[in-house]
This record gives sequence, structure tokens and C-alpha cells, in this order.
Amino acid sequence: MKVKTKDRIVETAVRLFNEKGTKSVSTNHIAAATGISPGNLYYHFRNKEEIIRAIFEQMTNVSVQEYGAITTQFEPGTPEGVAQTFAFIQRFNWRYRFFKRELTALVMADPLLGEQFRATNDITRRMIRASIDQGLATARVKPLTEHEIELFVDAVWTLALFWVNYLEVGGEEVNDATLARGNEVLRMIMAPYLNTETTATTG
Amino acid sequence: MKVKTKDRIVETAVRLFNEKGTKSVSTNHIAAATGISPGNLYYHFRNKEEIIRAIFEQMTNVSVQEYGAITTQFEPGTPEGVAQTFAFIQRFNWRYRFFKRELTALVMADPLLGEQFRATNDITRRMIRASIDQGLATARVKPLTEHEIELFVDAVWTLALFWVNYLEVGGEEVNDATLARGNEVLRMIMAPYLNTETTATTG
Amino acid sequence: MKVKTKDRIVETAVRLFNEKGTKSVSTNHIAAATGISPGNLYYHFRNKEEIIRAIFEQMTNVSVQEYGAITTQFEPGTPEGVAQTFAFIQRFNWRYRFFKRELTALVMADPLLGEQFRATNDITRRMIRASIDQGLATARVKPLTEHEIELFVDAVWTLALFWVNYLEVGGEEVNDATLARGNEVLRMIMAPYLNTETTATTG
Amino acid sequence: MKVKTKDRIVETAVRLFNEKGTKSVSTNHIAAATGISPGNLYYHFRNKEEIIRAIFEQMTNVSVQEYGAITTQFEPGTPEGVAQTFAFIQRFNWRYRFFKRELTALVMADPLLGEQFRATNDITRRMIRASIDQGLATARVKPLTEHEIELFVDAVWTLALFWVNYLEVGGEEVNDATLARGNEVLRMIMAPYLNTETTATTG
DNA sequence: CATGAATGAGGGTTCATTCAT
DNA sequence: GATGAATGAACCCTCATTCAT
Repeated sequence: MKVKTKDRIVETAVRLFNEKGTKSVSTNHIAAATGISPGNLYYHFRNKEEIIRAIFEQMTNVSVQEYGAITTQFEPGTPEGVAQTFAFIQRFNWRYRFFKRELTALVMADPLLGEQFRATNDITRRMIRASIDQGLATARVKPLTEHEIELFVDAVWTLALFWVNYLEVGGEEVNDATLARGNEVLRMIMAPYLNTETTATTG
Repeated sequence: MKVKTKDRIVETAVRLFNEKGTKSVSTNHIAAATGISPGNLYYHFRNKEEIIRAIFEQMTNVSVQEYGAITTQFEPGTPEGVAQTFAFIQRFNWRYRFFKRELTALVMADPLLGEQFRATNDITRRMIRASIDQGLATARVKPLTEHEIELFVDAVWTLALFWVNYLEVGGEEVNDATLARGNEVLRMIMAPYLNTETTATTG
Repeated sequence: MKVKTKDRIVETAVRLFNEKGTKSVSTNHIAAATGISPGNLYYHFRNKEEIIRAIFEQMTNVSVQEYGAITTQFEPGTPEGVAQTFAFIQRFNWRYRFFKRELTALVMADPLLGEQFRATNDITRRMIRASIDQGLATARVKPLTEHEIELFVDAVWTLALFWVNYLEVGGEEVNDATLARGNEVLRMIMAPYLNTETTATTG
Repeated sequence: MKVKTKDRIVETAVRLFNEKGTKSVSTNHIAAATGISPGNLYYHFRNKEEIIRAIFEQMTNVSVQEYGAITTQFEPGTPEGVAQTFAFIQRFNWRYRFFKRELTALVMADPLLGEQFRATNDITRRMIRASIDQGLATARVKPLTEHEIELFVDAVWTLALFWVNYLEVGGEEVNDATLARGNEVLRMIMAPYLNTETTATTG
């Protein structure tokens, strides 16, 4: 079956947005790069914001699917599970890097997108929280107060969300090596709070 | 002495950029909000990019000055020094929040600015590194390998750079309480690597 | 028997044109509101102008039919006949109000429509003239010179044509009461030229 | 002193609107016909609506000035005064004919303009009313009930407002002769309600 | 130093219309 | 009869920038 025009538009938009940023990419650019007329683009999307929202929906689908795949292979909360998840998040953030780069601006400009993002963000936080709780239950994680757990989630999630940005603004190339380093940083943060013999390396 | 027009332009630009983002704020808006004519704005700055570069220079000056003030009052590497520095960085990131929000885009659009930023960024990394080295020398910090030190710098710097962004994208208000939480997160990351009796609170 | 698609298009177009004006209503809007595809609309009508022409034809049919019905019930030229006719014209002008509102523009944009309208308009004028002539013949109307008759037709026809517009531009609601007032105005104009005992009220 | 660009835009807009209607005349057309760039047009007016509002303001000024000039020369309420006023209104309606043609649509599309127009319209109605009251006081006009006065105002004002439209939709040329005929119609309506020797001719 | 009118390319978007299915 | 994706010209409007005064 032929690839739908709507999907081609989304795909092209992601590519161009990653290359030049949403503000520098006009709908006419997207149309031209997709090989369609401006009118046709507006047949499929009411406006530019809707394209971005469609991208975000795609992101949500991708992350649900891929994260699901990871959790069936690796037990969440184990070092291997954490490493795989972190690696996935980085790949994801790189694939849609314009989104994280411009996140605040996008969310400020489109409240609807803001709501959607916050909802997804909350879910993710809760998943991290659940992983930690499981670690506590199985004694893989050393005992922590409620407040400490919250701080821990913040630490982990900040790192996961912004590692790619961190590399970019520092002028470092984003590649397997630098992404793997992010995972090492994560392990270094977590290590002191884990019980003994969990020191397998990944990457 | 009267405030120079050039400075008023920069000040106004920062405010408007923070409110609406650089792309949504036109040079005519800035001129109008400053209370001058568009022509006059272009007498003081050759183009929009130059205004942003001027802002960045101001940022550099401010950070050198204020960080200098902190280091004369608090010994770097001590918990209090770290807390004060972190707090300053957060205030700073909030004051120029548009800059961090759009960092990648700005840097991509203006290579000159990119170089300047990377230079400053490197200096900051080296300062963090120096703090840790001093901690190792005074045994406040537990022994670490070279590689671990690097990872440690990454962890600390990622958090310091993106804590405000993290709050913003999570829909949390940026205020004293949430900024203080960032410091707590930082302390939690650092604590296991410090020697004993370091439990001073900040706020 | 099912209502024909062509008729449903016309009906929908009249409604939308009345609501938003012909220029603000696109053929795609009409198609969507009719519940059909744009392609299908263009199967039934070659272009937008043809839809408007079809509406005008409907208007002609409606007015012939309804005016015919009135003349069988009420003798033309009698006060009751005049009142009924005036009331009908007002209902008609309201039903197709977009048409009178935009008349000049429509006629200027589509010469064909212009010709059709002028033809109909002439017929109507001649009908009014005939009524007056009959009134003169039956002595219901006081003697008038040829020139006076012409002026009389102008007065009556201006009022009949534009009463709804007059209400609209004055910000008055168009309803039974305001339309009835139009008839009173008409009676006031005519009264001095009629012979005595004709003072029955209508409404 | 050179004619201001802003005034030239208004002047050009009136001409083009009269020729083709507001919807068919784009801001780019106006700019081109004025001999300026699109950007410059938008330097002087924020949008198309504002141009139309500026035209309306000009109309208000013109009518105040010219009507004032008439009332200093001719006593209001006298046949000559009425004739002069009617003639002025017709010249005025012809000069800004697009406005009356599209009045309802314009007012529907721009509520601000609607308010302004209604305000002006009310003032005019009150002026007509005052003329009649004066006629009653000086016994130039035969006694009338309050209700009759209201109807009289409606009759006169409908005719004055829409005579030009009436000519246009009837396919008649608008010129001195046809405008003079409008005055004759007006006289014919008024005559029966006036006392004796009023037979001055105009046009 | 400063004004403000002016430019013109380009942005997002709409729309009448076509055509393969 | 009907669908709906597709076209491309045009529309309203914004903006960085220039320049005569």
C-alpha cells in the first residue's frame, strides 16, 4: 500500500524541523519538500500547529510501542532495563530533537499541545516512580523517604529528558558514544542508592 | 547619569524575548516598547542578531560579576558554596530564560553566537571541574577516577543548566520553592560522594 | 420522493449566504453543509455563479407562484391586496435577504444574472403600474398625470424593495411588527391619493 | 503641502471599492493603485477593516461639513432646504456608493463599524424629525399624530437612503436627471402633508 | 542621535475548481 | 451520481531592514 500523503507530510516536517527549527520552516517549505502543493497540505492539516500536534501524537504512539517492547524483554528496574530504557529515550529525543529543543516555546504557543505534553510527561514520571517503588520492594534499591524518592525521580528524569540537549549545546556530536555516556552518568547517580552486586555494564 | 538608549534596547529585548520568544518579537516591537523609532534601533544595532549577541555579552558580564561575588563570600566546593552557586545559576537562567529555551535554535542560526556560547560553556565546565578537584584535594570529596570526575561534572552541569527548563516543561511554576528543590536534587546526587558531616541546609 | 441533491445544495446555499454573505461562503462550505463532496457539488453546478443563478430562478418561481396565489384571493389595487402583496414582498426579501444585500455586487460580477434580474424587476414595476391603472379606472385612486403615476411607482417600489434593508441597517430586528410598520408607511404614502372610505387596517 | 499617503490610500480605496466592491479589491490592489508597497499600506492601516473605517470617518466629516453649509444657506424644513438636502444626500450616496451597496455586509463583518454607523444614522433620523417638528410649529406641515410623524420619518429616510441603490438595481444611470427624479418622488410623498403654496422646483 | 515612512519578500491560509476512481 | 485528494493563484498581513530628513 502507498504511503499516505498525511504521513509523508508529518515525516517531512519532522526532518525539516530538526534541521532548521519550527519557526524557520514554513508550511510552503514543508509542502515543497513533500512534493505537494500548499493547498494540499492544508487539505490534510488545518494549520501548522496541527502538524506539530500530529507529530506529537506520533511520538506518543512510538514511545508506547517501543517502551512496551523493552518491558517485555527486560524487567523494569533492573540495571539492564534501566539502561535499555535510557537508551531508548535518547534515541527518541534525537529522532524528534526539534521537539525537546523548542519544547517551552511550542507549549507556550499552543496550550492544547501543552496539555497533551503534560499528560504524557506525568505518565512517564509515574512510570519512573513505579520502577523505583518496585526496586524498593525487591530490596534492589536501598530504603528512601518519600521526599527522597521524589528528588530521585527529578534527578533521573531531568537527565533523561535533557541529555541530548546537553550534548547539543555543548557542541558535542550526538552518537552512540555520547549517548552511552549519558547512561553512565545515570548509573553514577543511581549507584550509591542501589544494593551491592548490581554493576553490570551496558552500552 | 541617564540610562543609555542601547542598554534600554537590550533590557526591553530581554523582557520581550522572555515573554514571547525571539521569533515572535520583531525589531519594530522592541523599538516601540523601548519608546524609540525603528530607525534609531538600527542606529545602535546593525540587525536583530546583534541585539541577541549584545544580550549574551551582558549575560557573560553578569555571570562573571555575580559569580565573583559569591566566591569571595563562600569557599567554592563547600556545600554552602555549591548551594549559592546553584541558586545563582537558577536565578540567572530564569532571568534570561528565553536564551536557554531557544539555545539550540539561536546557536544554529548564528554561528558566531555559537562559538561565544561554547567558549563560555567550557569555562563553566572547567570551573566545576576545579571545584571538584579542590574537594578531592581537601578530602571533602571521596576519591574518584578521572572518568568518574568527568561523569560527575556532566551530572551536575546538566542539572544546573536545565533545572529551570525542567520545571517549565513540567508545568511547574518557577519560584523560590521549586528552585530550592533543584538544589536538593543536586545535594542528593552529590551526597554519596562527599565525606561525612556535610549536611548544611540552604534556601 | 427524496429531495434532489441539487435542491438541497440550493437550499443550503441560501441559508449560508444569508448568514455570512456570498464571498465568505466557499463552495466547499456549501458542500460540507449539504453533506456531500466538493466534487459532487461541481457535478450539479459548473461553478459558484451557477448556484447563485439557480437561487435566482428559484426566487422567480416562488414569487410567480405566491403572487399568483395572492391575486386569486385578493383583488389587486384594493387596500387588502396591496397589504398582502407588500407583506409577501417583505417575507420574500427576508427569505432571500443576502440577495438584496449584495444585489449590486452580484449583478456587477455576473452580467447574465444582471439581465435576468432587470427583466424580473421590469415585470414587477409593470405589475405595480397595472394596479395603479386599475385603481384609476375604478376611481379608487384619484386622477394622476402620467408623470405622477411614474413617480408613484418609484415611491412604492423603492419602499417595497428596501424596507428590509432599511430595518437591517438601522439595527432593527426584522419581525412581524417591523414588517407591519413598513406596510403602515406604505399606506401613509398612498392614503392621500386614494378616494375616501378605504381605511381598513391590516397586519 | 503634499497629499499624505494615508489620504491617498483612502481615496484610492473608495474609487476601487466603488468600481469592484470591497470583497473583490485586495489590499495589494489598493497599494498598487496608490503606487505604494503592500508593506507601506499596512504601515498606515492595521488591516482592511481599518481602511473602511477611515472611509466612514471621512464620510462623517464630509456630511457634517456639507450639511452645515446647506443649513446656513437654506432654512431647514422649507421646500428648498429639503430639496438641497436630498440632493446632497444623493451626491453623497453616489460618491460613496460602495458603502450603501454593501452596508449590511460591512456592518455584519465589523461590529465596530456597525456601532459607528448606527450612531450616525440615529443622528440623521433625529435631524429629519427636528425638521418635521419645526414644520409643524410653523404650520408649514399639517397636524400629525406622533405615530404618523414616525412613519413619515421612515418614509423620507428610506427614500433618501436607497434612491441611488434603487436606480442602480433598476439598471438606470445615476445622473443629475435621475437624482432629480428622486427629489420629485420625495416631493410627491410630502406634498399632501404640507400647507398650500409650496411649489418651488429644484434640480 | 533620532525619526518614521517606505520596501518587498515571504508567511500562513483559503478557495474555486479539477479529475481519477 | 458521488468521492475526496489535489492544484495553484491569490489573499491578508508581518517583518527585517533602509534612508531621507
